[in-house]
Amino acid sequence: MTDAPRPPRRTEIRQQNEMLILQAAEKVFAEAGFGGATMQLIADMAGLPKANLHYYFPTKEDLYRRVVYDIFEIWLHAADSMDQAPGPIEGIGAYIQAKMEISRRHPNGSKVWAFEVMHRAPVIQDYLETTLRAWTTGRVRLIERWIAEGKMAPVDPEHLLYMLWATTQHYADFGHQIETLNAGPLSDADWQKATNSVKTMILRGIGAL
Amino acid sequence: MTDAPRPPRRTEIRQQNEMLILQAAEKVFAEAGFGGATMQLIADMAGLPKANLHYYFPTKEDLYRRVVYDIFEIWLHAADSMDQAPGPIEGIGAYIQAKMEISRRHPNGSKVWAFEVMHRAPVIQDYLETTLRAWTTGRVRLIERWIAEGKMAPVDPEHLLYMLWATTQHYADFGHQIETLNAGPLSDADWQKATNSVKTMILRGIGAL
DNA sequence: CCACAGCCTGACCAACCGGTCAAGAAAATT
DNA sequence: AATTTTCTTGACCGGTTGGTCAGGCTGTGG
Repeated sequence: MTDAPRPPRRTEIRQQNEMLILQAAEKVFAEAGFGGATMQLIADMAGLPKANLHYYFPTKEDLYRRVVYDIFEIWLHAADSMDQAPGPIEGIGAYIQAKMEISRRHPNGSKVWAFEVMHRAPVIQDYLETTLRAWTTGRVRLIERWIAEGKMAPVDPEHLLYMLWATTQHYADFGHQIETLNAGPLSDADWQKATNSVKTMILRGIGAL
Repeated sequence: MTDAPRPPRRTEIRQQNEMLILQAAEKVFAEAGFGGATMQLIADMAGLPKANLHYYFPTKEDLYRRVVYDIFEIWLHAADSMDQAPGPIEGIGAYIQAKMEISRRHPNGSKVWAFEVMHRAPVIQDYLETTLRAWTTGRVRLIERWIAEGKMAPVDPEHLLYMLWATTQHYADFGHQIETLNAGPLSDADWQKATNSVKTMILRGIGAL
């Protein structure tokens, strides 16, 4: 039955090296974009010879694709916190919390995503049209239900989602600008303050407080 | 007296060609980033031979720098609408309005700015530390005054500014994602709706409504 | 011990990049 | 009309890029 064209066994070596490469690639792609990134730089950062990269990822585009897909997975999982919440205070509050934590821990991933979308999404256009659209319409219905139940003001659900994405991802994508204005990296307390500010302003903005 | 190193006279030809090049460059830099953009592509889009670009802009970096500076100017002028306002409803409302219009009319400029900041601002770092910081502290004081006068809730002024930037620029930087979810470009009515949504949510979020 | 699949890599290549330059065309100035 | 400045451009160059490949290395199962 398993006569597929030789599925390469997932050896430990393979797994570890792929991870090394993907981590380095995420950083380089985030800092230089697809066109500005070079396989040599990724190789150096991963501590491997360039030819080794092409052994695991045949082309630069294959590598980039994997990085973008991995990020997309993280985005989607963050949405779970929004479901199964009794109302917007818990649901949207938890979603903001989750997305702010992702912005803090995966800033490079967020940047690669931003870069990809600004490029008119050559790699993940189909995902936008299928997975993301389905996700969006689902949450729009959830928000509409909350509105109908009088748990929040009658805001436009789509624009609320855009606002949630924009504000939370801003702390990753424009982290450098924020750090410059802050005269240094954000501390734990700074992140806490940022998260609370976003939560308070948005929850009050939608009339949930 | 005017024995500076030959200030090149602003001929009509020069002015027009520089504009052509800058427009093409803004688009290409926005869509491909600095590293991904090529002088040849910009030249083709401007309808000029590549060597001609180097006549007006000696290096790729010079051209990029000009594009970024021009955008920065637009950003700053948008801030004027915030000053000389009696309170947050007029001031911040007008600022949102102005920034949404910029997002609509200069989406490529916004993307180049985003790209530059994500790159840790190699070109405009000094501007961030001087001009932008000065601008920011000024507006922070303005917001603090409004809070002290009881015209809005005691929100953190810096994070309010980040929210304003994030939400308004999102419609430019992530325009492709929004258009995909919207199943087509935003109409006049769509933009009106978006602007009103952002205004309403933020103004209510800061307790000004 | 062998066999063999997976892993590694220095050397190499065609294509493309930003940038140069010299020679001339077109305008502007006198 | 003469002259000087500005503008235009095809051809070219050194350097870098993504990608290839042959040959060697390594670990594991028999």
